[in-house]
Amino acid sequence: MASKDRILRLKEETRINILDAALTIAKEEGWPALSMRKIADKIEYTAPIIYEYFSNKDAILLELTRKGFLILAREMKAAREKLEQPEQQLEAMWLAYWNFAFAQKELYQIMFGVEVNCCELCAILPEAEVPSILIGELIEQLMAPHKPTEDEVCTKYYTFWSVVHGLVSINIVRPATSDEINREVLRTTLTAIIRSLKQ
Amino acid sequence: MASKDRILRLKEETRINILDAALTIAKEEGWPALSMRKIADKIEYTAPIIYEYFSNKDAILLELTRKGFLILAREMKAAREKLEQPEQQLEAMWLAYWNFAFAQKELYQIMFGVEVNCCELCAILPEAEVPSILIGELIEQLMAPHKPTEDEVCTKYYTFWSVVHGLVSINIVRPATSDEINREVLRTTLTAIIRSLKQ
DNA sequence: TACATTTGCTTAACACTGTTAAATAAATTA
DNA sequence: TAATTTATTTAACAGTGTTAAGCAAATGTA
Repeated sequence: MASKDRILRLKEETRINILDAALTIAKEEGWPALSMRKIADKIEYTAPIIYEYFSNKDAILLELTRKGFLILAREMKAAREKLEQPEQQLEAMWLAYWNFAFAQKELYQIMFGVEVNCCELCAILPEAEVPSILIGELIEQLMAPHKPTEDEVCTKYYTFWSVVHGLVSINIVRPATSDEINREVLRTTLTAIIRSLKQ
Repeated sequence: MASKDRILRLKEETRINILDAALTIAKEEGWPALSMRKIADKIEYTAPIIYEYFSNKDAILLELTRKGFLILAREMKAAREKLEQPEQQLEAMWLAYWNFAFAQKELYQIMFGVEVNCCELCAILPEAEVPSILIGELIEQLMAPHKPTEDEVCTKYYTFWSVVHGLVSINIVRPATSDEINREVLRTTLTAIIRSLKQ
């Protein structure tokens, strides 16, 4: 029956509408203002309907988090493909991370906010590990001559991430700083760490 | 009347009890689980009483934030006094910041969480600027030979902060990483930035 | 076509949240 | 002792996430 397909398509559409509505509300009023009833209002239904598509509010946030990680991974891969040398690839990927954080500020917040527990997240959301894997590959490649242990690669990854995530957090929280200064701090710090990989 | 004093003392005591109860609940169950009724339960009153001491829930969080900044400033100053050379002072102060973040994890979260807006915070809470002032003084001192502009000092401060705050955030969120690795990343990065101040 | 069943959706409700106003009990003052 | 002020609670409102019951429309079956 073709009508079954149509109904399935409509269902999929409202599912997407729910996710879109949630993200839109977050962009307009921030995550704390997000409520099930507001989402329902936006998709022109009542609140209980949402539970036919998502088991609860957290499931909606988790799905958006997943979407975020997929976008981030895509952009980091795209940045990598544009260049040849691993040093430049590594820098470009972190710049892609940086750009994503501000282009998709709300998604970044639920992906890397302080209330987010990374361990739990990775356990239920394998996509959350992709960015670290992408970066890890390149770190390993650049450190190859020194035959680094897994721990050393991990440490270097955290060094990168702490710098970039810290700079991002500060800028989300305190958008006053000029863009030029940010870019300069970011690039000089990244190149410094990249240099440290090779020696 | 001495009884007036006694009553005032009792009032001050319950005020402190409210703050203590709030922090205790946050430590036990996390900030999202904090509610006015839970605080009231802990101090053996009913919820409306709290509004005679604080205008609302945010005022309680703000007061705890203030307490946090006072403690942080005290510890950073103490770290500074123990050493003579500005390079060592600077490193010791960031280590004090680091230690504070984990010793007072809950306070750190409300002080520097992603949902915190630094600009708004500093406007209503002058204490929030003290740590940046303390560090800024030392950066200026170390960069003195180059006669840095205010912007350059600011940029260096952000570089420091992004590294430390990033590393802290990651560790609050993902406590799996070993303490040794953290310390190593922190110290090497700090010394690298400190070196960059002098050249 | 007539009846039965499933589906889609809403209303009502529960337990919780922050917050305020009214009611009441206790202490103090006149 | 009576009046007044103070301390504290109960009740309520509007909001939250979530669930169960009800209803109405669409669908399947005889």
